[in-house]
Amino acid sequence: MKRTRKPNDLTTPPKIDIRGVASLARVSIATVSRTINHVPTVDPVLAARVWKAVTDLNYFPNTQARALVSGKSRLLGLVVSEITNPFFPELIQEFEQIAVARGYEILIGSTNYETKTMELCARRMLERQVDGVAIMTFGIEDFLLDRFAADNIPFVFIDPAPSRPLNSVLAVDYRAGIYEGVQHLAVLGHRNIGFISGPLTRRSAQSRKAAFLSCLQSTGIKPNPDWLIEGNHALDGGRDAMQKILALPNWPTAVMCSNDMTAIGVQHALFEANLRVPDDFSLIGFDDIHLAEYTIPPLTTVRMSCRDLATKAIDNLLSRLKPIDNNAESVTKISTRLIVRQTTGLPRNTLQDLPQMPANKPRKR
Amino acid sequence: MKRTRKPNDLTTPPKIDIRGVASLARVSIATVSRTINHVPTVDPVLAARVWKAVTDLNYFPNTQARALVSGKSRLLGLVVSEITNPFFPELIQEFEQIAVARGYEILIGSTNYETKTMELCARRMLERQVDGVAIMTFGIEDFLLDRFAADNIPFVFIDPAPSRPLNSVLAVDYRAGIYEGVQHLAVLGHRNIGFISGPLTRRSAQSRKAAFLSCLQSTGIKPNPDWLIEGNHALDGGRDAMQKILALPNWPTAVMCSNDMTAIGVQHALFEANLRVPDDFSLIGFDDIHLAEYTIPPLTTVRMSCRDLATKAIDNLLSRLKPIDNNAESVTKISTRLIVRQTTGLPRNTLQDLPQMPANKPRKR
DNA sequence: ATGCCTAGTGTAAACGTTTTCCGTGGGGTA
DNA sequence: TACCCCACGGAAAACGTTTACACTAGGCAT
Repeated sequence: MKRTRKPNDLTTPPKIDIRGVASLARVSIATVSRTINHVPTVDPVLAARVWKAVTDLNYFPNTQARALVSGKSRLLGLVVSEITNPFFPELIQEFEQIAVARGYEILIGSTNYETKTMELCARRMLERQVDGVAIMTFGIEDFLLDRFAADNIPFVFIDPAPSRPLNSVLAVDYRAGIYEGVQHLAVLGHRNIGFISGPLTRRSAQSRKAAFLSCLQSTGIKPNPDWLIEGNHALDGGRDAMQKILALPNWPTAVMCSNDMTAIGVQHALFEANLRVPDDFSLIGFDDIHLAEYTIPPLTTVRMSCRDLATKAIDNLLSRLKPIDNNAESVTKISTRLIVRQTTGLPRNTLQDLPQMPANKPRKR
Repeated sequence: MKRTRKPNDLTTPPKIDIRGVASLARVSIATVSRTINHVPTVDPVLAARVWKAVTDLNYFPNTQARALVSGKSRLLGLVVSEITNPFFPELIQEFEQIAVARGYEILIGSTNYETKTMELCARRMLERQVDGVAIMTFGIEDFLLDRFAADNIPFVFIDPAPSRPLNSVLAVDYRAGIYEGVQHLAVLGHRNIGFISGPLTRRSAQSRKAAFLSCLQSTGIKPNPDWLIEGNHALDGGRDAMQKILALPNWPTAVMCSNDMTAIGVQHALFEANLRVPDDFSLIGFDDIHLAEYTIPPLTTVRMSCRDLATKAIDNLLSRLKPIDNNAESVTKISTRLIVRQTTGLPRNTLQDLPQMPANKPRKR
């Protein structure tokens, strides 16, 4: 027996598809399709009948079929470093809202800073035929970009931008915020400033570090290589890095961190070492995640607006999906700025003679 | 002109599809399909040719087409309350890893505790024809469940379980962990314990609160209604709730919180009020997010394993996808237990005469 | 009045798979 | 040697849309 449209199955209700709508509205399926896609040439009378049928049947189109024939999945890929780092959920949330509002769905990939996972993510995106990809992790292998380019999938990513045709980049102005941070510290009197970076295998962990170094130089401070520690952009990395610094014979009076999670890890290490922030040590983070306002004490940090990032990323992607061949690569600036809270203060005068038990003093309000 | 398979477009390389593979391997497309789906009856010789062609062409099947004909999207829905609450990313991460390992993709919906957003999420899931949905948010409207049931989409959700056919629930044993917490506090000498709940419009915020109340009773402590405050499961809610408590003429000596984010908000309020944890106030959270280990001081909290949750949710969903009609509703237990860190200590003797500036005492290590 | 153009609708092809059914060929048995 | 069965491969239908093209009718200009 050949497959028939309606198997002799009396238990399940008849599937509602475009044909059902068409017959109920007494029009052809083409007209239904045109109506629900808002093609302007449809007779309003028929359109009304179609819409009535649609709501009566509670019909909605089959996404797979649509995607198959149109070649557009209405899926946007979003690749992040590590979903566990609160910065990214905040980004994802913005992303999702905008995408859904525009009728897109998002596919999330979390690389955990591993090249292999990244490859897998890219492959998943390719397989699902996403219409565009935003790569919000720092550093991507070139050959993956080739793959996207080969399939003509537009992608945006956060700098640093390998210059290649057809890529759009969101250029975060790390320097602005970090410079403010360094200045702030310098004004308070700090001359010995450390930096805890992200995993240096990733290009843009390097670029934050480079921005820091360059800002230090502009301020006339000489960096001490001992105080440049590699973290992993996560809590434990920050803690471990700070412990390394504390094991050194001489300490800086302040550290800047490549992201807020690192800074929170640092705070923890300081707490364990019985050191007070900011009385004994000053600290600046990066990202300004929601949590930064709630740490104890609240974290001074460099804000990078993830709403900005999300909006600009999606707008860029979507604009390049239009038939108007807006394929020109583009660079969009994302600004950063310092948010001063309570982890920065005057440096201690002498570094070597820190008492094991710091003297009691009134807390800041 | 009719549409032709190959438009006269000389610029783009020929698309590689199943036909391309078939002709390169000198077999029919049916054989290719069977081979890549590991149908056992394929001649090994032909299969080898097919695999070679697949890798030579770097072919992978079109997901949309597969989904269209098979009716299975290999997409799993995951609905969470609020992606911004770190507990959920941790859950999502586990979920994603397991799903991807099993060849599934996940679609994330974040409801932000709003019924309308939840509806939208459900609709998105329905439209994309997910093969199953895990509802990891607390409280869902009944009519949405009806919709899933109508489409025969299996779903799991976290309790409380509205009893209805075909649902599986992950029953979190709130009581176990909360009871340990209350006991721990009681042993330390606390008799005045408050509770900051989640948004009470959500059923399971209620069930955590109910668990707390019942545990209090089992311990022989009478709850004070003034100390039962509604939060929102987020940082600001915790802070505001604690501020309300501090505005009261008499305070509890400890509070338990419905989740860790709330507890962190509470810590912040206490910090702002110049009160010390645990010297002046004891505090217990719920969830044991990674961050709990890093707060200052580290948070005593009730652990609920999100790996457990994720694994069991997916296994449940996937098992019900098998043709073996394993549709029986099931209840899976998820255990909880107390993790003691440093936010719990002896209560202050008298509550009313708290000094404005607490006396200095050595910190705990 | 005739012809032409336009607006609007319907028919059918196409998208890239999976899966059913049928045909073929080879091996085993009587 | 003849028959049957089994194992496997291939042709083609089906999935639910979009869209190119054909067709009809009505309006307007000549």
